[in-house]
Amino acid sequence: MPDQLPPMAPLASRWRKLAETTCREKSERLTPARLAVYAELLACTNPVSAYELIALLESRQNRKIAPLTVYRQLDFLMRIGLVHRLQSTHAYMVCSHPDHVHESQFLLCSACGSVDEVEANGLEKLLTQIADEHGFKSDNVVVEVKGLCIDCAKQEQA
Amino acid sequence: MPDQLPPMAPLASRWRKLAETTCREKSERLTPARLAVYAELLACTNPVSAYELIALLESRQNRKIAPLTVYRQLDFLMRIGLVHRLQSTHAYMVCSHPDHVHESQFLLCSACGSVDEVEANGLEKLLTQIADEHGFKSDNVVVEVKGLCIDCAKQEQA
DNA sequence: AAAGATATGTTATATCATAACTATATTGAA
DNA sequence: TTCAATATAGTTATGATATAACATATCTTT
Repeated sequence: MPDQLPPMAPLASRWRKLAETTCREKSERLTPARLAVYAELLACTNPVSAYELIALLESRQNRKIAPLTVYRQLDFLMRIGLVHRLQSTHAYMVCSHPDHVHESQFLLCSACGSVDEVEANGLEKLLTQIADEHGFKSDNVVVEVKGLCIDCAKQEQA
Repeated sequence: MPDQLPPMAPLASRWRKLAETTCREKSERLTPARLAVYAELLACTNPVSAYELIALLESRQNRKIAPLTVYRQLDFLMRIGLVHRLQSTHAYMVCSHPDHVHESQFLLCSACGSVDEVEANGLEKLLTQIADEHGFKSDNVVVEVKGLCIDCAKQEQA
């Protein structure tokens, strides 16, 4: 266990505004606890598991936090589109372009753990088409590509 | 708990042969325990969780089986390509066209729980292309579409 | 039959997630 | 403004998924 984390620095205004706007639009409440979870995720370079996130929050706030509480806040943040959950790794990350509704596709690097959220319109269209061909009424699509990110791929070559 | 399951009927020869051939090709051992897991999965119409599978096997064989044992057998069956794991539901299912190597895409019905394994070559190509554009060296792709299967979609209309 | 490799069994535990209930805070109507 | 309704957060317990470490058994090769 590292030293206790310092209190979270104020959230960069871009993100704070985004959270506020999103909540206002959807008539949802942006509570301090929810904002804290969002801020903590923003401070993570890579996706983190729920329990890693709990540990970070506990260290930051110097108190115990029940998993359920954080899971609920994560569910909330996902519901309003500020956070994504990776199915393959059970990890959570902030949405990198939450300014518009979108299906997300992820490139997960198995070497450094970084995850790139990409948007590919053609992909959505194609997936819809495939579903249609099977009479399937698509609701939600999970696309997660595992492999090596550009940096790790270069390093491997060397 | 329902009545104890009867011993597993002999595996239809098509599947048995497939398992045998696959193992022979890869110099892997097809043990009775592995075959039993494969047969049990074949008997399931829908994907099952590991623990559901364990319960089925235990009932069938009238003895306790440790989770780890079954997990290892599932890992084996996935490694040789006879079984798939669904990331979204943590469920296991037999591969429906294991005669050739392929990336799989799944259509998961949230109403009846059925899962359709589809192949879409265009999709793989497109995903590779998207990865390439990001300098990402793709290894493995997870595509899982949730929604309503053709039957459940019809029922909903009515 | 012995040696090495592979598979299985046993026990314990790590990791991920939610149920049921209580308490607190916020909102909205009288 | 106070009450009731709703939404959020906290508490305790437990369910669900998966693996670690080590012992035993089985198969393969010699």
